[in-house]
Amino acid sequence: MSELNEDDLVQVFKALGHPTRLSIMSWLKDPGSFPPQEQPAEEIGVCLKHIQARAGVSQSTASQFMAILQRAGLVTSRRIGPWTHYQRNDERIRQLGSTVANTI
Amino acid sequence: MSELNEDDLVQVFKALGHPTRLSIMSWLKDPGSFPPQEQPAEEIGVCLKHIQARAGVSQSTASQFMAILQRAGLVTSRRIGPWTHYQRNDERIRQLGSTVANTI
DNA sequence: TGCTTAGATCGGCAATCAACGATATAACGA
DNA sequence: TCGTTATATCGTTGATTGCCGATCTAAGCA
Repeated sequence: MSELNEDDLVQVFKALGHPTRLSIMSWLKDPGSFPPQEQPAEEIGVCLKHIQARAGVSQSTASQFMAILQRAGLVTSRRIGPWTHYQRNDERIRQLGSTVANTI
Repeated sequence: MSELNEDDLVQVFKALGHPTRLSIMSWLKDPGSFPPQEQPAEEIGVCLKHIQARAGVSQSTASQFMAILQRAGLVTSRRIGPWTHYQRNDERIRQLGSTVANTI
């Protein structure tokens, strides 16, 4: 299995080194726990509005949080109509786990 | 195996979200690669001076880096005479790996 | 073509972090 | 006791991050 290089790792750790962003990653494990939305969250991800509401931050802060997680490769985004849906990147998280276990 | 709670995780990720501190964790996997010292590095850890020299930072910065890693539980320290020796906390790092894989 | 809604980006301010030199403490040897 | 060496802590400055409101862009609908 491929692993993350040092620069990528630092970026990932910075992204996760924030309590709200870390919580968001957990929340996204259960997309069904968010309020209903036009598109099925289980399949295409959770829209920003719902993440913002649960995090209790402003719209701009929520958007920036998700951009940081995305740049770190921890989530993917899919835009459908006016909504941007976010989903965990489980493959990347598995890589992170194995990198931590083997390389750190 | 016991896992880390969210607050501990955030502290660990903050500690590792810095390129030099992340490198130090790798360096400590091979204590024998450091210059010789009075006490055997393989057994009791690497003294701060050697870590400072390899990192290329000031003495105070090196000391603070190691304090941050230690507060995060990633290294342990042992003082013998005038030297403080630092060692990886492999048990903690294993916990981190499994927490990332199972919980994040 | 306007409204309205979702989201991204910009600009700014406060808080935190990074890094250093200076100083303090602790151990040891002359 | 007095240097000397290793390390920790303090105080400061510049850089980065966190977070917001305001603004911009894109989509969808009247």
